[in-house]
Amino acid sequence: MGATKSDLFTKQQNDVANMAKALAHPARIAILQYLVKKNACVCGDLVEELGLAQATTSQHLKELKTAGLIQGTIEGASVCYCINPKVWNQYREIFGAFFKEVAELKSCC
Amino acid sequence: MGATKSDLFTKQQNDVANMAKALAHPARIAILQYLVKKNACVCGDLVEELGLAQATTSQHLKELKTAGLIQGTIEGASVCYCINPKVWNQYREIFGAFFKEVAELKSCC
DNA sequence: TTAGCACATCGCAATATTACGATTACTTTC
DNA sequence: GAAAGTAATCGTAATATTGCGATGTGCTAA
Repeated sequence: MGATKSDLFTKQQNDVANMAKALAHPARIAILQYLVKKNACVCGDLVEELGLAQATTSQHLKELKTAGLIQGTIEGASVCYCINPKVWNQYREIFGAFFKEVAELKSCC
Repeated sequence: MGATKSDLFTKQQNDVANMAKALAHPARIAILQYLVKKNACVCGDLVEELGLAQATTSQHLKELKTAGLIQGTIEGASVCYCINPKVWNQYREIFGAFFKEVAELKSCC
């Protein structure tokens, strides 16, 4: 027990849930917002930006990289990160499709 | 250690992360999709729909209720659930705003 | 009243996540 | 080369989540 029973659900449902999981931490939201705001490669100053320990920040960056939302390239001694626009837009589309308009229910609850 | 350090982040960042957390399980995605598809009050048949134990299903429903995404009203012996359109549309707007268009980066990574 | 159903809650076990110090790997600078 | 830097990874502790059986609560039906 304790582990999510992924096999009970469709691939699409697991995909959406995993995408949401990538966003389900304020540090990762903060990283993404920072990268979007800069709209450029950002090298090195993410640890100071967040206020978390270096190891923790690195872990969150790894999760965002695994999710595909960001990409990092080694630039000399440090690493530069930026949004992966392709995956970013996929997220936008998929969440947009999920949250399509819902009609008001009249005679209900 | 182990607890999320919410105080390091803005209210908005914590809000988005908490909204994502509400969606970060395939069972909850499945529940929401089912309710959206029916677009009506659904009484009682959610346990069979999911395939999880009754206690587990109830727990997921509770989380969605806490997030405000669904509402349940007691209808005799059973409980009827439906989407809360107001909160649903708030989610749509907030995720939509978060995933606003990102310009392609030319000379980058 | 009693039996049965629907659902919530409790208590627990298994697993996942979060956080950080310590270490490692690599690069730059001296 | 050695020293200092940047960032990834390891190991571990604290906390959170997931799942389910058991139990409790309230309604319905006989």
